[in-house]
Amino acid sequence: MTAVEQSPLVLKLSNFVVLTDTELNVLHHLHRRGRSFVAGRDLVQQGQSEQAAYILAKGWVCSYKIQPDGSRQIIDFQIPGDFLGLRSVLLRTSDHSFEPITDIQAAEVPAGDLLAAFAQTARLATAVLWAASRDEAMVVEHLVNLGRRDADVRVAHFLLELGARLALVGMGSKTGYDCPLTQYHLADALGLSAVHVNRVLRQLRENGLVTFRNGKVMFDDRDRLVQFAEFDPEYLDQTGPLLT
Amino acid sequence: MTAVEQSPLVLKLSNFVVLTDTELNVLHHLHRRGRSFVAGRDLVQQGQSEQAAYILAKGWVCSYKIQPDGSRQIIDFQIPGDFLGLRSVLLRTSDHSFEPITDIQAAEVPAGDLLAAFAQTARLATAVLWAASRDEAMVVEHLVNLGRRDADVRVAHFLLELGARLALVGMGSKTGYDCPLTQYHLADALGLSAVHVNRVLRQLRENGLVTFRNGKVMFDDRDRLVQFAEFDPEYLDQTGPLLT
DNA sequence: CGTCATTTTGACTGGAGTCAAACCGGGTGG
DNA sequence: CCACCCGGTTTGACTCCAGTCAAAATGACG
Repeated sequence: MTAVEQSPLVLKLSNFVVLTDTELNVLHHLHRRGRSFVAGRDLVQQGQSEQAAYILAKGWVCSYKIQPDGSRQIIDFQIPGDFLGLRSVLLRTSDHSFEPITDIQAAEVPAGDLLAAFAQTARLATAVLWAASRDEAMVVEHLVNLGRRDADVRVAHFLLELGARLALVGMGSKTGYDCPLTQYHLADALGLSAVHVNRVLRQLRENGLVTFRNGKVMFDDRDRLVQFAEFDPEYLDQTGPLLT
Repeated sequence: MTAVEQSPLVLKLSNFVVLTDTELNVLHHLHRRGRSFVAGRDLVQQGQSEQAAYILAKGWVCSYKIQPDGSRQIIDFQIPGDFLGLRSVLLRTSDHSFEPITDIQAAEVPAGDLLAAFAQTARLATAVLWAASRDEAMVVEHLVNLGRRDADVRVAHFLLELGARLALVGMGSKTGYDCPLTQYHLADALGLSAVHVNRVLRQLRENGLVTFRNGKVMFDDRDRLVQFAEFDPEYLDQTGPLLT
């Protein structure tokens, strides 16, 4: 019926839970307060505590921490359908910053609205918590990536994970996806230097595994790439008790 | 009155929230089902889903993931007062394994009991969620550690963080703490080889910063160590809306 | 056409891994 | 009581992955 059903969040949650009209209405209500932000200017400053979360509708964001020496570690990327600052709202803490990578559109969700929505439909609360738990599993996987994988496998794994996430909201397929990240973004996320990221990308490309170029990621040989990256999407699948 | 007040969990939560008799009673109730496990044998296998969480009362545990190539990445260490598998209970997923590092004692908390306790006192639920959010902040900091710090700073930072956590449950001070970890544990947690961990520890010791030996960690010059490690305990402080 | 961000490439360096061998302390069994 | 073993620690020699520095190439944009 309405455009809500096209919203990335609805698409994403639909992978876990069958949403009824009630929940769709509540979600529609949450999307009420649309806002826009331009690329580059931080959304929430490190350390600051916010009383509202955002549901990302369009564009890409990253969350990161700056080190005293000026280097940056990207914790995670947010793509359409993801929450921004959900934890800050629920738990009144925000220990990192958000930077829009592209111009973005997001729905602002005051803490009160969110809690009210959860109170209205427990199923929605469950679905959102699942999404949050998946985000956390991704942070853990990211940690494993940094701690125990070489640069080439690390990059490959990252590109596959991103593809899987995008596919959930209809923005990617088995063959590839659009990706506005620069090689600096990859470097900051993967704990590598931009120069080395470039070398690794070249190597992956020349080996016919994956091509990262002109804002597009193309899986040239996805099966071999999955094998090379030791990519096991289990931690993303979340086929929980599928509420019907 | 009872021994509950000595429980590490109570000690820890007391840092965030003033607990009333009601909450102390509920906590006491949760501690009812004491169980013991021996060092080395896994508590929960990777991938398995559990219907109970544990409150660690005595001993140390680590949570980790094994890579296809056999190497291991330790996600986090659990010390007395920490929950084990809290997320698995709330969200029905468990994507990593737990290994007792020492013999341990823990209280088994069935999912139902936990949810009932939360329903009884929202303040307790809030306190526990705070603790969980702190754990998550630590995982994020761990990620930054792996991604952006050299081995020496990484090790120093880790030892300081551990000390701060132990201090919260009365098991450590500004001068040092007892620590049953081997250098292999440090290596698996910090994404280093055991050999290199050893070299770094020697260097830190010879520089008069910190000594890791015979199951003890001694801060030889804590101020300089804090500075060297760029350790900012803000993410641990969690001085939230201090419910009274 | 110039500017700026981003990508690409090369040469060199250094931090951390690997391999290998001692060493040490505490159990344990002959 | 001593020899042995075993997990953990320590040290050295060598290798190599990834960082740094520097410069050129590319490309979007005003």
